Amino acid sequence: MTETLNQLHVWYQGDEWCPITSTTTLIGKKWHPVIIHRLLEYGPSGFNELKRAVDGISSKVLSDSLEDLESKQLVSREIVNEKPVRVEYSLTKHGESLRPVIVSMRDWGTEYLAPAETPESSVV
Amino acid sequence: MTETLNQLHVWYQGDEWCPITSTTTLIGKKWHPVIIHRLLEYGPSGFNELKRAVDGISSKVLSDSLEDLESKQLVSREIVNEKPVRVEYSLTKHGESLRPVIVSMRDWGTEYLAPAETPESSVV
DNA sequence: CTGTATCCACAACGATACTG
DNA sequence: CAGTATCGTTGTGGATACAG
Repeated sequence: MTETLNQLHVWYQGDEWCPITSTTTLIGKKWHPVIIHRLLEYGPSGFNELKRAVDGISSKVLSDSLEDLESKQLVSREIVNEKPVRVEYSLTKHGESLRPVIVSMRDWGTEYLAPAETPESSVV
Repeated sequence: MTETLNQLHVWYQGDEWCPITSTTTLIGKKWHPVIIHRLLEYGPSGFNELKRAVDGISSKVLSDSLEDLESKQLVSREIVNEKPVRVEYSLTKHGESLRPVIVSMRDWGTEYLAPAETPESSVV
């Protein structure tokens, strides 16, 4: 069996464990998929770098989201000692493993939800 | 280009359109993926059938969710004239097209989030 | 059987301002 | 640069009761 996320497999529907509910509990918050996608495509990024990339998110919500993702072991946070201080966010191995999920979401959106004019569509 | 969902491709991040945000806006509510998965795997179902299958959901929330999915053209609702009255919910073509997304969520959950004991895990 | 009507609780999101 | 502190608004879900 593959290794599972530590202590994070506790989501049930009623009595029974459900893989889909488990997944949405982890990445079902508004900005999570977009943040993960950015980290998948561009690699480790700093806070403001992410904030610029994830268009429209506020500092607070980005901070909250990253904290949540870190607590779920999908993202890791490393403080780089430069000046000024840099903090680098990157995907953990488990975070990386989400690639098929995020990609399928992106592809479906691209195929079925694209605006008619199709301008410079940005996938963050 | 593939046909897109009518008037439903309006989700942007800030200025720019984002496929992932668009997708999560459609299926990002708590029970949506589970409901869609059930319809994908078992085909058209009645209200109480769904309620039993989606363990833990209340009548109100199921009703709300189905209404939302219908408004987004992912689920269709048909009244079957029997007695007592039956209502049948099924996926539209667009709803069906979500299969890769839902399946990837299920598979990821199964691989990385399964309980250690792995009892009778139900994917609805 | 298939819902609706209320009403409540709380989580999530967001704007703004401020800090080391 | 990388956040935190506040505070308010809205969204989402859930419990319970009732109805055609």
